[in-house]
Amino acid sequence: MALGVDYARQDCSLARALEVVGERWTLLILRDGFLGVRRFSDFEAHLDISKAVLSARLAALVEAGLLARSEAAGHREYAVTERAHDLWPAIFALTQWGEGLSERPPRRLFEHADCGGRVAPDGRCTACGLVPAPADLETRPGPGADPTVRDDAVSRALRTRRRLLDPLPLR
Amino acid sequence: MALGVDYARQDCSLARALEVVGERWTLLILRDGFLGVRRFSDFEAHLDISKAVLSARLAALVEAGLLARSEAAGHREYAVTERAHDLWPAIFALTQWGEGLSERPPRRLFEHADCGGRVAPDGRCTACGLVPAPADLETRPGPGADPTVRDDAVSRALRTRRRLLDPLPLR
DNA sequence: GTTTTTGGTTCGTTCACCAGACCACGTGCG
DNA sequence: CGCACGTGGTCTGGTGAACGAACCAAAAAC
Repeated sequence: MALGVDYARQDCSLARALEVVGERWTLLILRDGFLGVRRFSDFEAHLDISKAVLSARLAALVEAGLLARSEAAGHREYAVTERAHDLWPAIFALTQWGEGLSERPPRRLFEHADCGGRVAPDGRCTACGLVPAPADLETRPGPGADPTVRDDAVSRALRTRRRLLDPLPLR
Repeated sequence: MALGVDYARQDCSLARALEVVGERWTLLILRDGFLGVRRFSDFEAHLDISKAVLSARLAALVEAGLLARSEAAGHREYAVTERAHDLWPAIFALTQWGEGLSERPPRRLFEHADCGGRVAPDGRCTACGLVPAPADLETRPGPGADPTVRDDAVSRALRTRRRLLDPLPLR
């Protein structure tokens, strides 16, 4: 969070974590990365984020080792790294808490690919009891999703069932 | 996060969550609440946060139903609500991820009060396998804690073993 | 060889955060 | 009673970050 002034003086791991992922947009960018977004223009279209800020955040996340940049044919790609996988439980927990904020049914469901069980808010598969890694999860829109609010290519691609971390089939 | 412009246009629970707890300082204030901090001046001393921002954050958290304000003898108190308890897994997950950012051993340990087992990064008690609620946790400084960085009353009180949510014995 | 796509940078404005000054209210104390 | 002090703020001016819009360079497409 801009590590403004005082976070550094906290002897606290939460403050350390927030120095890395606490800035505006950072967690949303990483979540999109888990959902399979890879390209600058796709992050931009899906998040409605200013290019300048997106550029800065991507650079910071690469610097922090949470995204890996690669040059593909004609463009760059940013993929979440192995190291970022450890952050998934925190992102998932926060997302599930966000689901609870409204009365609506869940906007997005996560299921354990191996056994098909739904993943509970604590990250555990309700069918087999395990806590699946992000690569073992599939996601699809839940009954509370509202397909009318957004109509970018990423949002459309996410209306089908997708395996986490798999690049989205865009263009 | 100031719900600046575009978070509202996201059909996404993570964005909803960040609208409530994504602003700078908010999660640190809530964590302090779980640790037993209750009074304006104690939050202020422990976090080195500007009074204006602390005032705004406390009001927003009361508004969101995550803190409850009460008038005690000669002062006000802010206690984390039942509703905020649901946020503990997310705070804990982020904290544990922050621990992993450095090579040092953990700065703070969490133990299951009922059975004495250590709580793993996924929130589960390593002894009994349950996921204890915050009220069933005890915390104490870990081997990686650095008692020299801060010397306010809250930091001193947190050097002993404490039950979460219990008000800190200050003054 | 011109246009389009991609991934940016630059610019001026707006807005949040900052430290520090100030303040209203209640309590304690001489 | 009168005044300092503790508590929990608000107000102000300055600074830095985020914003939208415009511009741009390299590479690919046509």
